[in-house]
Amino acid sequence: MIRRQTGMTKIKNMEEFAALSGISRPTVSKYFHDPDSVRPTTRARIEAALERFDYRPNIYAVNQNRKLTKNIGIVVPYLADPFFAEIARYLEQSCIAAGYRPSLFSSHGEQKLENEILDGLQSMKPAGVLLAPLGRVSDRSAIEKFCATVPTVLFDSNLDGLGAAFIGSDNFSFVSQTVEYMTRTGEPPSFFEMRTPANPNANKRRKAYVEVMERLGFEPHIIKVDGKGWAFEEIGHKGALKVLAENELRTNSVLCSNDRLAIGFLAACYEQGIRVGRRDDCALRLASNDDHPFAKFTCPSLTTAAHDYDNVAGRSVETLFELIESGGKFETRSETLFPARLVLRDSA
Amino acid sequence: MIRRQTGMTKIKNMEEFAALSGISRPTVSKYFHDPDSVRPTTRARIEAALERFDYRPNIYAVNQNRKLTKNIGIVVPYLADPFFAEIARYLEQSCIAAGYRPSLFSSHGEQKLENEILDGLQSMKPAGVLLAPLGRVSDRSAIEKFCATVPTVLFDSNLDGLGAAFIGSDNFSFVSQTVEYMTRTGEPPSFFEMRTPANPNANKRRKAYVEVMERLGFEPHIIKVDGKGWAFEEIGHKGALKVLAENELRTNSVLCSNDRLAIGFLAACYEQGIRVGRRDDCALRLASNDDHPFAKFTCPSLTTAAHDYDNVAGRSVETLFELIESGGKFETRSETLFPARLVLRDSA
DNA sequence: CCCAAAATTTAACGCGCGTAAAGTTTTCAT
DNA sequence: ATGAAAACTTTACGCGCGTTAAATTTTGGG
Repeated sequence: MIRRQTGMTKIKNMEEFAALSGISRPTVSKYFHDPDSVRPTTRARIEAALERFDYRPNIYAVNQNRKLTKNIGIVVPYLADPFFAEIARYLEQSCIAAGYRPSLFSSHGEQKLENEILDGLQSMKPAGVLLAPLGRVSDRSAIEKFCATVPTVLFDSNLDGLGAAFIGSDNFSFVSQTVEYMTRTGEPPSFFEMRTPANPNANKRRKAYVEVMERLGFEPHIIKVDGKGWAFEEIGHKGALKVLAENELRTNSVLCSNDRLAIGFLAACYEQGIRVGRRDDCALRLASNDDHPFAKFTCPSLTTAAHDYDNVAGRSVETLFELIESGGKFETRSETLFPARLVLRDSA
Repeated sequence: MIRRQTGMTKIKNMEEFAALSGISRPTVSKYFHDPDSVRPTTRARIEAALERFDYRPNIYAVNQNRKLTKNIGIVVPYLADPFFAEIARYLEQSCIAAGYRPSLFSSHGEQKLENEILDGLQSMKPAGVLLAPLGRVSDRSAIEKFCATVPTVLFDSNLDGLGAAFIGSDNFSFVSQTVEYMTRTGEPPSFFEMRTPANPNANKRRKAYVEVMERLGFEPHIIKVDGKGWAFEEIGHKGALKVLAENELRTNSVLCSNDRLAIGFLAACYEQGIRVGRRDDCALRLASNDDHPFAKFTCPSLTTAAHDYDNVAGRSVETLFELIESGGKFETRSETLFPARLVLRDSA
């Protein structure tokens, strides 16, 4: 329990606090910038005063002069997707641990909002930004301009050449593991995806699917369903109902581009009385990609390829910190991809 | 498409921009404060200059002097819960539409984090804060202190007497509708909940359940499952497995305290081969509360009582704006509750 | 065309803090 | 004890903008 002089002397500024602590203002200023930059005895006196009085530097006055603030922007495309919420959580905490002030933003799937967020971010003079762009929907030139001004690390979705670095998951690793597993233990899967996916990862997954299937000597079979926006479950659900009604499947095996589509697919199967799983009494096997936080609780639980959350998030912040320390520029843009981990559950 | 003088004259401050636009700085300052406060002709000249040059006031310098900023803090207990992500989205957009700058924070279920967020929020001098507190886990005195300094409207979870107002859902309305529906169309439900719920709404729901059951002439039957934290699906899943194994149910009917527990419960039923629904071939009926964004895609889809999202969120921001305009204080603290809407799906 | 009201300009101060320069005190190895 | 390095104090300026007061210009109704 920390004792604080309550009510008494309301400290207005650093001048006052310095006087009360018996240290000159420039030294106090130095202390707040880096507590280790002052002599241990003076540090102790300042911290003693800090316990007696409730003072903290005015962040606006502090940031006014500093060319670069301690702010870090975190932008995700769709926060209502628990996947991004989880990643954002990790990123936030890493930033705080490193002494930065993270600000979280969600583009909510809209280009206009993404642009506005980047716009607002610029006037925050952030030390750096962690950006998971919308992807296909993104305004490439707007992001390019932004990256020219603000040190930016892209994650999750790559936009060729934009940002100082990209950290994400190796989509080929996702799909190759799921396809290989499914073909090894049963029939080769069809690939189930949105016709015009918002996310560039989707395209890479489709290509990987085709490549792996051909390498294994199977004919790829891609099912594209209509729908736009970020209501993937709804799209997957409707699309699956259509696929099931029109009997579009060539085998008893389906690989969804991502877990949220799969959740919709599973709901459709359940409604239609189609039992999904790898057991003998099941009519269909369904696997997917991402390891969505809810994938464990679908019916049946979802066999999927998991992102290496920790490494993607961890490396993203590490890279941003390096970028900041390098003065905001890297000599070459690097792309780091982490492989997936196959998570076997009941659906396939 | 807006033309902008690219690269050319980098405007450093309002002084420079004022000179370039041919208007004096105080007038320009006035314009940025309220575009309607200047003569239409001068407004036009400023806006013409704004299109030619890329200038925006330094937010730190702006906020330094103003006692109150245009910032609004939005704090939710757990952003990885899509329910809060959706509400936060609505709140954010309402704030932006009203000319404020929202900042979103998640306590991630931890008291320490909630306190740190409030701490950081204070130094942001926000015009107001929309706070959905952790509930039982919250540090009441910390929040009390915070509310004394910053105009705060509580939503979702009430803490008696704290904040200038509370806006939430009427838990009695939720439970009475689900219980009445279930008893009317089948056997009276047991109530399934966590032993020590984090959220105060849970307690109100339990009480409402008891009251409604007794009024209808049935004996209440409450099942409490172990587990703490915010991994509700996991807790519901484990708890349900135990309940099913030990045959703790007295009827074929269960009401879950909230949808995330129900999602776990449904997963357990599926694993155990217990068919859930209102059809004759089903062994169990399950209903719940909240209308979680995924409730439509569970297997079977979840019958649940829906929050009046729009009204709760809408009234929350309205109330906050009123509070801000009233100078940060209301004469009396109001509590506004919106009733639920019963959503009939397949699970009950 | 005239005049009062309204809007704008000019000039200047303040906000809270970063930071630099010059002078003073403390520290610590010799 | 001594001297230089390190840390601190004093003084002062600058950051970009809010804001005020007095002087000036513009506006619009009669």
